[in-house]
Amino acid sequence: MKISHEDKVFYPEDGLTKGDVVGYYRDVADAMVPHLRGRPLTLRRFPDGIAKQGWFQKHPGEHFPDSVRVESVPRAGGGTDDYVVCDDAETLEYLANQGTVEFHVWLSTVDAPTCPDRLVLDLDPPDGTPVAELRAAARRIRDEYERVGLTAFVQATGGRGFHVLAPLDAKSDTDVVLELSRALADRVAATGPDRLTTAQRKEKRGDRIFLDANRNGYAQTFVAPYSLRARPGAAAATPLDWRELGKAEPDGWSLAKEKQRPARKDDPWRALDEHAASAETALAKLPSAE
DNA sequence: GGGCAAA
DNA sequence: TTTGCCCAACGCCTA
DNA sequence: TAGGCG
Ligand SMILES: [Mn+2]
Ligand SMILES: [Mn+2]
Repeated sequence: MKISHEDKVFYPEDGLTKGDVVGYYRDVADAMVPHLRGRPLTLRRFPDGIAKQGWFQKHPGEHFPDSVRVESVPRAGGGTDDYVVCDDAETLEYLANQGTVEFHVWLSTVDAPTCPDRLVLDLDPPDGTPVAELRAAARRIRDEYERVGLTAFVQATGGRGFHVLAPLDAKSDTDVVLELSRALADRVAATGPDRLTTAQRKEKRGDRIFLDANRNGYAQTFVAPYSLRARPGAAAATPLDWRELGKAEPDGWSLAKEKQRPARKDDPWRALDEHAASAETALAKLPSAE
């Protein structure tokens, strides 16, 4: 596919062009596409670069070609909504060439939109949080997951925090998964030495790390693995081996560095779906759950 | 990035 | 012919 | 019921 406006500057502070962005998505497609496949997408598009106004887009553009998969999923309040779904490298490249910088995905697939196959806890630190504290919190989340039979995977978000994710069997409704994620978050916040809070209201958080379970609600999204972020630095969301976490920074993988990674090293999340577990079983193992 | 209506 | 506008929505909480 | 929050 021909890249249009290849030399247009997309990241002015980093000297990166649209050609660099589309080339990046070409290079990571093998690792990234499995994490997009079948999932409703939210695109964050910046056709004139990240310094100009961009927008979120979930419904397919009228001009998108037929080769771009579109699926209808139930809307919470009744009716349905059309979403773009990216199942292959060609679609990824097309969307990147449309100026998509960030890709966000549902925690469920179009086959079972109301039964998530992912659970995620999101660490949102206030300014000035030492990264060591963030890493320690991620490990404690992992330990809580494992106590209830979930397998934990971690990614640097490319922003300010980490995501700790567990694959699920997609047999429990969003309600159950949300309840489980909240119970896990509350346990981590209540039992550890870390300065963590699950309070939604900013004024109640103080100077603590926000442990966000809200991404597990219906029709919510999280940043897709290997997605670039639309901020100076051109960091990418980057799945990590737990052994790498000790020296990982949330925004430590730039476009240039990242794009060799999946080729050089297996995707740390490659085996995700082999570890799918039951949310109901996990919930039953939680002492605090009724 | 591109379609579309208004100026 | 050029310019401007549109391109998301939602869940779940607390006040 | 409106607004905060992500
Ligand atoms: Mn976050
Ligand atoms: Mn968050």
